[in-house]
Amino acid sequence: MKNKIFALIDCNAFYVSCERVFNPKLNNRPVVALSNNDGCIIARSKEAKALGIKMGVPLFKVKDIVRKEKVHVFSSNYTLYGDMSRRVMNIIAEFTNDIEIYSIDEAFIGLDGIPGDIVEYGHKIRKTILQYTGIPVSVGIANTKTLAKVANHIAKDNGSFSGVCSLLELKNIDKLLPSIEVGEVWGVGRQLSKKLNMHGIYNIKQLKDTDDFRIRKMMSINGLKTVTELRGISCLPLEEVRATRKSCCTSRSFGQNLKELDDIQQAVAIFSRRAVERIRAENLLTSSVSVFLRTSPFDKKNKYYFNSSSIHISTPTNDTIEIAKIVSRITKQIFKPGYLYQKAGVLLSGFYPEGEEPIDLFSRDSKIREDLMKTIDKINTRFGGDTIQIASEQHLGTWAQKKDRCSPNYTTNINSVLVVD
DNA sequence: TCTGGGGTCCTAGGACCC
DNA sequence: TCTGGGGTCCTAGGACCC
Repeated sequence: MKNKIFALIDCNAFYVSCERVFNPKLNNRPVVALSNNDGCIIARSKEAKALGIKMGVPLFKVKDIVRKEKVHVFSSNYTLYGDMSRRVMNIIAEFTNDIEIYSIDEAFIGLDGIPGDIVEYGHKIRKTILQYTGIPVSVGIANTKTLAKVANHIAKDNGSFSGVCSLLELKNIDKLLPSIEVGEVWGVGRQLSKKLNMHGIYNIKQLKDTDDFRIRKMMSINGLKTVTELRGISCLPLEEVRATRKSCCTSRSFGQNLKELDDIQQAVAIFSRRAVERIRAENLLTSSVSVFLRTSPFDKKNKYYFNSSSIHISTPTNDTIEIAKIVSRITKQIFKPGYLYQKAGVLLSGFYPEGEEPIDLFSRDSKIREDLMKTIDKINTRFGGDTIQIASEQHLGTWAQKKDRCSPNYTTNINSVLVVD
């Protein structure tokens, strides 16, 4: 059988690149983007990496470097990043129908049957995306998705590849692999790295050459797939159609810790509405609702508390009001007074596609409520996500998240469009 | 003072059944 | 005093990804 060819197209420091497109002064400067609530650093420019700022580090731990080196800091602007992502993916989709959008800034594509020089083709994709969107990407090409990831890592790390690296010729691979740590492999995280290191396996070449039995024992079944892919045998196909989701969670940490049940009830009311709106957009009904609350796991002075509970619904639903009531009931049940709550969340699961749910003998006709939900969704789509709310949300803002350094929505709000002098 | 959010999958262990 | 074996299903926890 002919070998398959995969490419992984991955945007470089995606959130930072999005900010730079609309603010070229940021080019060649250290720039970082923050997680929700301005907590951790989740995207770094090359210059910020060079300053030793690590991925995922809390902002306050690097505040001295940030100040001294004049690092530009951005709150995350998902409206902007989501829209830029859509543009990048649309361009990739013009090159091929064999596309798996893997995350907001990455896509795998199949390159079988592409005529001519495949590396050349990679450069063409890269150039087109840069020209049309301003976003720089790296392209990794190989016979398996896991190797395409490795190739992408090499392309990013090593300037001599000009952003495109192909591992299609096997003799190439073994020269490059000893210099890359096992932790860089897709599917090998912190714990597995530690375990592999303990067994004397430090780089990708060593991992690839370890026998199946040992791999299976140390890394379980998926680890064996990963290693087989490193050997050039494809186990993970391109997943062009997104599988229907199995759960939907909306959770946030609060801008300030909350003590009162009332404040938490408002927050979870919003979370439940947003979660239900998301599954409604996918024509799903939920049969299981859970809520969790917790204090800060980093707070050493106060006692830690975590609790969660779920309720099974015999008639699956996507009715905001019905679910908000259930969420409120669970919240009351798991809330304990006297704690400083830092985060809460609502998780929906046990989905049925609309029309395929089991019918409850005693359920009442809910056509009116269905129409109400459709109308609310229409209004919220047109006038903004939170236009129609449920009364329990109240929006008193006691838990509003921090978002002090957010850029404008350049591409989605007419008032924020750049003006050229 | 300040530490993200949203997913998936696997495994181990307990409950339960015959 | 002696106390099976094999199966399924569910859940919690841990690992991974971006």
